[in-house]
Amino acid sequence: VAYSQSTGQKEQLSRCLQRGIRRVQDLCKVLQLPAVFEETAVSYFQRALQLPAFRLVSLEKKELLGGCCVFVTCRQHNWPLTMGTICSLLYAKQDLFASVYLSLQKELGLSVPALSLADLPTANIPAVFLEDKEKLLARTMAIGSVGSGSPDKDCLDKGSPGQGSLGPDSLDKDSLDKDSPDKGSPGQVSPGQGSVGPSSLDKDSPDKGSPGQGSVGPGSLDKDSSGKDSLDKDKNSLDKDSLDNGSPGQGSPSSPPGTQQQGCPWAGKGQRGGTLRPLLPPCLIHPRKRLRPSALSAPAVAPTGDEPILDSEIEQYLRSPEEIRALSKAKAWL
Amino acid sequence: QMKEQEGKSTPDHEEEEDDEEENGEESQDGPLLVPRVKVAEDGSIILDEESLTVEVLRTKGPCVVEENDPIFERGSTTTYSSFRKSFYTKPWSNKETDMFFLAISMVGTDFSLIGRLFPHRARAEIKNKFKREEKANGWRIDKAFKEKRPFDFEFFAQLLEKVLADEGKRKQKTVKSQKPKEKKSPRPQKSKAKA
Amino acid sequence: MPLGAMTPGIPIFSPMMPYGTGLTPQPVQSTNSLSILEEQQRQQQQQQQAAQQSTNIVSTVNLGCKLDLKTIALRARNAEYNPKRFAAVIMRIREPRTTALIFSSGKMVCTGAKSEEQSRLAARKYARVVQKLGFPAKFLDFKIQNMVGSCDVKFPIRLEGLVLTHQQFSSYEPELFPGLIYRMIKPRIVLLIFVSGKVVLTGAKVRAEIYEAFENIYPILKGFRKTTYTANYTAETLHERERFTSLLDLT
DNA sequence: TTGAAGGGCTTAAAATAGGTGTGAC
DNA sequence: GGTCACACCTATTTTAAGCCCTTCAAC
Repeated sequence: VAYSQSTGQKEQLSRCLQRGIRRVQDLCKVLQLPAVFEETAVSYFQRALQLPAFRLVSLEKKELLGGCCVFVTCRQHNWPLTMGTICSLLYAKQDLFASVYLSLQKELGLSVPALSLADLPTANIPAVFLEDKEKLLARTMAIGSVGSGSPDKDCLDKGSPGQGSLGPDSLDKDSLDKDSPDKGSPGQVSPGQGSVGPSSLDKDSPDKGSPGQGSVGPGSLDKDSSGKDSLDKDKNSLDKDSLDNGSPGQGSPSSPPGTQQQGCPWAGKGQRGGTLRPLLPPCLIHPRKRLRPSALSAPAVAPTGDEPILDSEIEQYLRSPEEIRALSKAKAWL
Repeated sequence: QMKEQEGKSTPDHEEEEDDEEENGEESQDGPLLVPRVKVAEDGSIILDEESLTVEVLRTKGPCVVEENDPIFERGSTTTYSSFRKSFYTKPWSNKETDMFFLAISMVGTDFSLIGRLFPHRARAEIKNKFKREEKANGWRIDKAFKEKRPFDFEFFAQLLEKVLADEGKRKQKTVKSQKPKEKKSPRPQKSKAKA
Repeated sequence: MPLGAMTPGIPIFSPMMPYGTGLTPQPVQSTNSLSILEEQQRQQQQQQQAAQQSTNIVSTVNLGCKLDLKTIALRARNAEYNPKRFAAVIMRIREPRTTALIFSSGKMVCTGAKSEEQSRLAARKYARVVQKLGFPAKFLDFKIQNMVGSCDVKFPIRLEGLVLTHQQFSSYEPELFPGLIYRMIKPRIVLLIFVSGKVVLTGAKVRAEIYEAFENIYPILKGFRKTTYTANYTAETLHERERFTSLLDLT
């Protein structure tokens, strides 16, 4: 698996097509899909390759395209194949697969029904599916989390627990353990699994095991831990000044300078020392939340686009020669 | 196969890095989490999609995928999101935020440069911080930008180090005893902030 | 089923925006029956309430001269340049709050403005900055390349229903994105429609396209208004099925 | 063991453009 | 094996709402 990028457009179309079709067929075999699926998927693939939008993409995407065709076919037959499964089989990145899938829909103008058993009329659904639907709905209702929305909404809107929860692993875990009586009996059929599994699938998708995911954290400050002790004292005092006076008080949430902390440079220190608080001016004790509403959002007058531009305004963005010199030196240091 | 993939928790950090190549599977095992994507044996479903009618007739064949299907076993821990690229960004404390504004007043809006002032922060984090502050406290951004300060790397580094160190201390202290508050622990700088 | 097929009168529009040009007058003759006037007024109010906001504008302009990005980055404190990451200088100004990408070719992209005028003014300011930095910058071929707008129709929407009846234009994949992606053909605008009733419109070259697209979509969205909660499930669904039986052929 | 909080990613659009990887020949 | 041509990455904005991850405080 895994070509890489490059259009491969030069390659004989027939060859590309053949190879792709073969992949589609293989994929169908691996998934043990009904023969009809294979035909449909292959035809989709052929149609897609006709389009310049796909003929010109990288081989990597062409490969996923095959998977998308199979995936689309399954969906249209309400076959419980999940993106997670397909991605695993193709070793595809979720994002890439998704983009190819969305563009396939866009280009072929396909209509791909949501993978939802609950939305199907009962008439044509096999008994097993029906049972599951009941369970599904019951479960959904029971879980109830839904703040707003009909059951219908739950199944469809959140029906497909996205971003990661569809992983193959999560399927059995939740569906079986939690709700299915058939837990543990391999022979039993649980149609619902691959499909929607409303919110319940969300929680514990075992992503933890995925390689390279999290960890490490920013805890790698190791590098420059230089000594500079001597300067310490001085720096400390400087530090106080610059932080307490220079910035609007200890990361105070939000409040424009205009309204408060105007002429009270001691604000920061005062607030810190709890006992001093009573001595602070009212504007600090009861800072107004609302503040000059207009000041923030541009001039009230709509610009015409032709206003004269003052040099002074532009100059605030320029560095003086000294600053330039200092910066150059500093950059050289870094 | 299976490309590699960075295991960093922070956005790419400028240079420095040459990502090890490894991790790959690390699974291979887990017999328990076999993704059996079972499906109904049979039944026919007919969907009429705008002239695109498909009919499926499944006879009771074997399950689509047996639980021992090697294909699935292979990627048992690989999920739809295994490859998502998301990085965890440590929240900015008030002090660190103050440092952020100080940095802006010193260098302007060059996030790459600011990023270098914050050893533990990548450019992307700086940019996101900037955008976030712009929305929440736009005036502070303006104020910082207007109040130019001479660019003194040494000074900034010292200050930041101290700020981060204090934070780390405070955290530990809080965990151990409850009395805390603002306290400079006896030992000035040196420790690397957050363990 | 053309876009406006089931839409009653889609009169007005009223950008509630300062720069709004009351475009698309559109005569308001429409369906049939009684209190047409009343109904229309009501609709107008509703649509007006769903005030649009232009949220972002992207424009380009050619400064007409080659630029030394390194110099610009060094001399302007509102610039950033990392040739390793991106081949342009990223410059920001505070008023109008925008960001520009300045390429060595002299081409510039200005983003973030809320109106066409703001975008132009901002672009002129960037040009001035570049001039002050010593380059013979001009201001050629200014053009709005993309406009984004957003609004709120104030009622929840049944995206599942919408995607079924407008398949040819929609893509709704809750697994990938919570919004329904609607590609309107005329005007050629892409809309992101959310269950909440919030809508994002993008891809416009001129403001009128955003308005037109909204006028087109509004009646459609009303048709998929999600009536509050439960009991409606059955009724609504059945109703929906009846209406679109031909498409589903499942009943 | 939870949930909340804080941050980030995903989707659409559009212009800009150098560097890189890679199939094809 | 070298050249050619080209997809695609990088970057910027902005809105929508859902999901994901980490961390830490209440139970």
